[in-house]
Amino acid sequence: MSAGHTAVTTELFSDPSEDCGVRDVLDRLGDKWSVQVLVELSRGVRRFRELQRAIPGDISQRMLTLTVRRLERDGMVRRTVHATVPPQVDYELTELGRSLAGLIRTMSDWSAEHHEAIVEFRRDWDAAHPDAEIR
Amino acid sequence: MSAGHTAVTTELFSDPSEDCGVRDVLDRLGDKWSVQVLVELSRGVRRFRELQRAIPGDISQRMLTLTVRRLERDGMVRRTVHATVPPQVDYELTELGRSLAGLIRTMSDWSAEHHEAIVEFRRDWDAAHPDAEIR
DNA sequence: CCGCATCCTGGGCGATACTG
DNA sequence: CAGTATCGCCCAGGATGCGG
Repeated sequence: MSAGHTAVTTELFSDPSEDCGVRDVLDRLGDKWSVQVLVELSRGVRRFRELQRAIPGDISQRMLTLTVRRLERDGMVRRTVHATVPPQVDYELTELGRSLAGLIRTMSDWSAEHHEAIVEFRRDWDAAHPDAEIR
Repeated sequence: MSAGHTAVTTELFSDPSEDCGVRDVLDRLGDKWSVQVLVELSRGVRRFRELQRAIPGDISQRMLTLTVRRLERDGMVRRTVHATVPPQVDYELTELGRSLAGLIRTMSDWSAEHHEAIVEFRRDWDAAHPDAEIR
């Protein structure tokens, strides 16, 4: 993010069949919990239950496990198991994960700036299309 | 909070219960076709069939309609119906849509820069976890 | 405390057929 | 051409219960 050498892609996607891997990133970021987990971990190291309690919206154990496992597989999160009783597992962002958190921050800023406009557009559209199943 | 950790993070989301509307954006960008539609429209005005043919992956009429309708509702796309026979409908990005395309560009650049690392992490993880159903 | 196994439901998505 | 209508599949994700 900080390095200033990125002049590879002139067009958005030079090859239509090649999406540079944005899909991989969006498939992760697009799911229900990954962003919240990344945001919470950007605040510091967290244990499993800490994560679960900190995340708004009542994430189930199953989904937290899946989410954090996939993030680990993608190299965004490091998982550390302490051989204690009872067991303790710490989660923290990797360098790559912090970089992704930076991207999320960028997206968050964009959203904050345009969210109101979006909501307004939606309201107008819904008013102009009384019965639509678009949701 | 953990001490000794670099405080680069300026609080991603000040209020945990407030996600600034990133969810709205990610719910759209996270679906299967929106990004590709936005990218194609960032190249210029397109008609319905043009869009369908230009997008790789064989998008169905139904999904193209749904995708483009939702983008219109969110104020990203302007839809213009010409009263001709046969009917002709043009789609183009709004100012807001172009702004979003810019964000997608940012995400695309990030992905291009880190995709290889991600793929490598996945390969290593999969190797270290021979039998896992995480995918 | 930290998970995994299992069952179940809702909605995203595709295929197909029909209309103006 | 540019949609609408219907059906059916698949899978993300919730609930629950067990195990180390």
